Amino acid sequence: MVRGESVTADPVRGILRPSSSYALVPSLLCGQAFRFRQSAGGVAGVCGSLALHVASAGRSLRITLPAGSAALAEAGRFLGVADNLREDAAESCAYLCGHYPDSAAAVREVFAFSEGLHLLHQQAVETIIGYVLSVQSSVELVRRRLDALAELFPANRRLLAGSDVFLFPAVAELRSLTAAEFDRLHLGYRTTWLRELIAGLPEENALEELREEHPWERRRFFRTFAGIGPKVSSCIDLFVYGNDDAFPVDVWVDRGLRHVLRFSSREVHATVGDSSALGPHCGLFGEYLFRYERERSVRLDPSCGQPPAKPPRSADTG
DNA sequence: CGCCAGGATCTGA
DNA sequence: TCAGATCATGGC
Repeated sequence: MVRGESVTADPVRGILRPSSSYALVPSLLCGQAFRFRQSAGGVAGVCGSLALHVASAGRSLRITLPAGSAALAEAGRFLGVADNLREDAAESCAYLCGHYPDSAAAVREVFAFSEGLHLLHQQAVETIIGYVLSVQSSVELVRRRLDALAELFPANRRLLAGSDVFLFPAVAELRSLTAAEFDRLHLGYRTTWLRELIAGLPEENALEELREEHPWERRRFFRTFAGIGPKVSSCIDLFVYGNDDAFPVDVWVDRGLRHVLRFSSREVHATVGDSSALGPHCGLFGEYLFRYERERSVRLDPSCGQPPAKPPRSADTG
């Protein structure tokens, strides 16, 4: 919509007031939104057609959008400022402590570690593609892949907080990519997944309509794409459609379930595809567990310690 | 060179 | 149904 001459226009600025305390930096740096990073006293990045810079201002959030951007409300929805995080987290924590009393102390530590960490409401196309490209890849690598994909469309360049960012292309734009461009992305076996996904993905408005479906219907739909298995479909349901009962199990959450809830391999496996044993809002717990386990590994392993052991059976809260 | 990264899929029993 | 092998690529 922005045609060329907006370069001289001013960025859009505003203040958002979250309904409960908002832990800004961790929420955006823990890998929820791949293309966000720390920047100039806050956090900046792109998710889909939304580019924004966020900084804490007391109990409020100071928002900056590129010139010509849509209303501030879109940023508020993305950040989940209206979610009642405190109640949801308390409910999840209480459930888990009640059902796993031997792990209650460890569970409380996980929640305390990420207090104020909201779940983002991410835009569909970039998030779906991001998680398909995340298979057997690091978060940093996924971010670079999404950047490379976005930069194939120079018209989507915007100026944000003094640097260039690229909005993520729409489905219609993605369908114009050539085979040579796909090859140049060096995605390995994920190239086929991406090509077929772009070819078969509904347009943005149809993806929005899936919001009205039951979670299992969405799951059944996305699982029809090659490359979308139980973990990726759970991520889509959690991060795009805001179903905080979805519980993606990756290598970090796998370790976390063993450490914190003392799950066996059998119990971890049973959790994939059926998170009912973890109670309401367990997706929030899952995200906290992901972050907790990942940070814990970094603290334990400054190069002299052992890497996260394959059979992680001993858990010390130290 | 070997192992890991927000797994998914195929295969053989 | 289900553990095990295989799948490309980049980082360290």
